[in-house]
Amino acid sequence: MNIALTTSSVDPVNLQSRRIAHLDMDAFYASVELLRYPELRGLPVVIAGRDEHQPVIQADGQRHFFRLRDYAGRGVITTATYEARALGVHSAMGVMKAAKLAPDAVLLPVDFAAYRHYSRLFKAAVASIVTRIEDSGIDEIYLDLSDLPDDTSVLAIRLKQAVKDATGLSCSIGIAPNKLLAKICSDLEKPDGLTILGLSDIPQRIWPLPVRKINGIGPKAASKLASLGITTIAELAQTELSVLYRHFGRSYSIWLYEVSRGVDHRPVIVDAEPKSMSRETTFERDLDARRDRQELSIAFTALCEQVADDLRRKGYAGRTISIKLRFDNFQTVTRDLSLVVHTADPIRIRRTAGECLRRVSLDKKIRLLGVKVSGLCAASSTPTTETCRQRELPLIP
DNA sequence: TCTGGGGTCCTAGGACCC
DNA sequence: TCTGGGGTCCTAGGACCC
Repeated sequence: MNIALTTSSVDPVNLQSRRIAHLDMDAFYASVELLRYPELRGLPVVIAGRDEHQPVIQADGQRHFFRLRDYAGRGVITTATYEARALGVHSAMGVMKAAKLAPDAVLLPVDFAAYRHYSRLFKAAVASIVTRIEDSGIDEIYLDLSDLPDDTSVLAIRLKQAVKDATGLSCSIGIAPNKLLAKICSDLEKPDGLTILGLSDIPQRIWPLPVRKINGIGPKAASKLASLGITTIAELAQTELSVLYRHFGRSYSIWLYEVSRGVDHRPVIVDAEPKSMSRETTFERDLDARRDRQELSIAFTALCEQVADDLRRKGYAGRTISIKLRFDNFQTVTRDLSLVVHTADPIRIRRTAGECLRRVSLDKKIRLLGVKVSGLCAASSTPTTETCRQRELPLIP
């Protein structure tokens, strides 16, 4: 285990401040696959695509794995083991590009059911120790440890062990006075890392990092900052707010100014409700609205049925129906329509989505089609619009 | 043979109401 | 016959995250 205690004090997290942990599973999908196929340990392995490329048992009883070079078609890398990352392969990279970098890397299809299973296991293990947990995707959570009496590093080691015992998987934990810093921290000593730091560690540990390490600074903002000569968090922290105002919106400027100084007051949200549910699909080949009308229509209806099914299984209904199209030139358009009453009915969703679709001119070939339902409320006791509106009233601080 | 799928949040203009 | 401002909802698009 890599443990980095970056201050000399016994417990670096100040008593008056919060104590927030970010727990992140290491190369989660790939690690779950390695539990299943331990013979792949130490090899470059990537997870990409669906059903095809399932390992096959050969006549001699040996298991045959597909290689990245066997892949043909659209798709991106979902996860790569650290060995594959060493070859330059990263998640979100096009599979074809990855195949050029690491043609011999083992290719495995995505198995979300398995990952969700292990996700539930590790979250349950953590929940047996800490109650204030915020879900932040399938493989990471935030924890509010402020009210616990335990020593920070003792607690962290206990959490890591509980996750390991429940799943056989390792995770990395960052603990800091807020979510922003905890998130940066959990990434510093990956894999199997533990990093604890306080506000006084910011200049030494945080400022040298590239701005891109800040959760919320993406490729666009980073390149804009780079054009201003700002590449590290230190350089961002040294930039006058008035300079940021000239290049970014008001609220984003203030946010940049604060995060560069390690300021983040967001609470750990324990009971978040979903805001939307959606399904989308990228076609194997770009479809023509006229010539492939039948195929498009079938896919469109299937997406509506899937969203409706998701809503019903999880007990929600929504009143804003949206569609999304991506054309062959990657241009993306959306249309939406709000209903008076909430619905989870596939027919109604299909009809409304169809009305949205009529507002799009379909002169280019279609690459992607998606359907989304938002403005959700709990479907229990078939609520009226009025009861849902009440639920949506803003919280008074 | 570039570029998945499921999300959240923000911005911004116009409608509409008070 | 001009001049508002605040607030909310609707719609479209975009950045960003895992």
